[in-house]
Amino acid sequence: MTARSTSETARDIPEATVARLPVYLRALNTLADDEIRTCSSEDLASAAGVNSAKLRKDLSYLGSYGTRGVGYDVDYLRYQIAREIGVTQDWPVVIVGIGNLGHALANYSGFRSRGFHVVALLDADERRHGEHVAGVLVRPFDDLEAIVAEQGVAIGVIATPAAAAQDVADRMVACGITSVLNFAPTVIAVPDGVDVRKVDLSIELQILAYHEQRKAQL
Amino acid sequence: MTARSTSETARDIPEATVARLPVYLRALNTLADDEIRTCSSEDLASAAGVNSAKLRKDLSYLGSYGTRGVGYDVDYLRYQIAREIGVTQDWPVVIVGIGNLGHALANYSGFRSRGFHVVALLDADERRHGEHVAGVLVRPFDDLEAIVAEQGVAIGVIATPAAAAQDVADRMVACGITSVLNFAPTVIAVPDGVDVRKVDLSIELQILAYHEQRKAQL
DNA sequence: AGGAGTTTGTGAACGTGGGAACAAACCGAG
DNA sequence: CTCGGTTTGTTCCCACGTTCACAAACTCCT
Ligand SMILES: NC(=O)c1ccc[n+]([C@@H]2O[C@H](COP(=O)([O-])OP(=O)(O)OC[C@H]3O[C@@H](n4cnc5c(N)ncnc54)[C@H](O)[C@@H]3O)[C@@H](O)[C@H]2O)c1
Ligand SMILES: NC(=O)c1ccc[n+]([C@@H]2O[C@H](COP(=O)([O-])OP(=O)(O)OC[C@H]3O[C@@H](n4cnc5c(N)ncnc54)[C@H](O)[C@@H]3O)[C@@H](O)[C@H]2O)c1
Repeated sequence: MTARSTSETARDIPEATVARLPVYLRALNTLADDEIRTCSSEDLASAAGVNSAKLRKDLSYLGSYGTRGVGYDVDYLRYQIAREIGVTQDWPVVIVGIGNLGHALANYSGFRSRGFHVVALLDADERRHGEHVAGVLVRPFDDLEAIVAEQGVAIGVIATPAAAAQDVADRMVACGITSVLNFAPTVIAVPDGVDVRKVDLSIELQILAYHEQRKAQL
Repeated sequence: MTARSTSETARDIPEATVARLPVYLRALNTLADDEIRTCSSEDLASAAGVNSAKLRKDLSYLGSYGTRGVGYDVDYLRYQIAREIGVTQDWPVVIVGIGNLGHALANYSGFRSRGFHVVALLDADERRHGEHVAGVLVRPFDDLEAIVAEQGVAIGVIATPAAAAQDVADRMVACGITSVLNFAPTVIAVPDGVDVRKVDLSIELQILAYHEQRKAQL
């Protein structure tokens, strides 16, 4: 968050920009599938659903990868964004809590195609052990430490009930995981240096409900 | 977005605050379960994982519901937030695309307990029709218009593949849905007056990957 | 009743993000 | 080579969001 060490090429990309880079990458992939080689900031911005000035400013944090009067080379820009995000490599991920949601996540093919692969599915309920989901074995939660150590896992996904989420997060952090994606509807506390992102269906619906109510009041 | 009509009590709550109100509500529910009657902004803020000054400012947009020197009455504040968000009433919701994710969503009990209930599950694949998920029948996508009209549905959830998402959204909007929650990894375009929120697992993971990569560079 | 202690509600300072607008840079035609 | 047309990269400014800090308001004890 603060002082950059000796500042090699270490650019500091705003958080809001980081959150949009994956959207640009996806839009570029779609363009590439349609065999489009070059695009203007206007083209890409409308494909990504943002303002073109914002798009250009976002890209300018990565470097100067466009050509004035021409636009951006789709493949080249695609690679640059992928490299900046860090998805030119493949990240191993563990999923904990293989219930309704955990099954859906394990079956999700979009994982692998976007730079991630599931190395383990863990659950505390022994009745679930031994099952295979999308070709991956469901194993005891207590195998966590061994798997993380062996496979060098840095990213963990929590899909357990809310009551278990903090305990699961603590165990993850203790064995070296430094990024957590939490689907349980609860706030989890982690030490500095660990990133947590949450996905909360109910919150999204409640935000929609708020605006819906406002619309109805007119 | 602009001029408030005649401004009765029409407060204008900042978007960032709206997004946090559901988190406060959840924290208050947890406190109420523990039979805590009163809490300070500090207590509630730490339960919600935010700064206490931010919490107080957020709550001040709703009105002045605390007592100086004392704090907030848990039940009273809970009701006020629920009313402001609009979850004192029950919102009917349709889910389109009953595959892996759609099944998980349909089975999700957190829906009903938070002010929403699933009135219909729709899928274009006729092999899925007739199945019951969590007690609700899976019906043809073409039933959308009839269901929305009959039940007065305002909120739709899209859990189809990306390729179908825009078409589904168009159909939803055409028959009167004005709030959409989109799980498909694609940008969907809607007319003014319709709200869209997206939930995108891959984007969340890519944001984590970015920060993970930065950590590794030190 | 008064004073000490507590906690809210908010004004003001600060930081981050968004968008218009434009100079700089490039292409292609003549 | 020059000129007109195009599109990027960036500057400047405004709006929004966050945090500090403190007066106002309340409770409780003496
Ligand atoms: N199903 C959905 O669509 C949905 C949507 C939004 C949020 N969520 C949230 O996601 C989480 C999972 O939802 P679900 O519907 O899959 O629930 P579920 O009950 O079907 O699955 C939870 C799984 O976690 C396992 N588990 C429990 N405690 C554990 C522990 N300490 N360690 C390891 N595993 C443990 C259980 O054995 C079970 O298999 C919940 O917090 C839920 O609120 C679910
Ligand atoms: N599974 C996950 O955990 C996960 C995670 C993140 C995002 N997603 C996204 O959510 C969406 C659904 O994922 P999934 O794994 O459930 O896929 P899925 O293929 O299992 O299910 C998709 C369902 O949508 C139906 N469908 C297709 N076209 C339709 C149309 N025009 N109208 C109505 N229904 C239609 C299909 O018949 C199928 O039942 C995808 O866009 C996926 O990228 C899934």
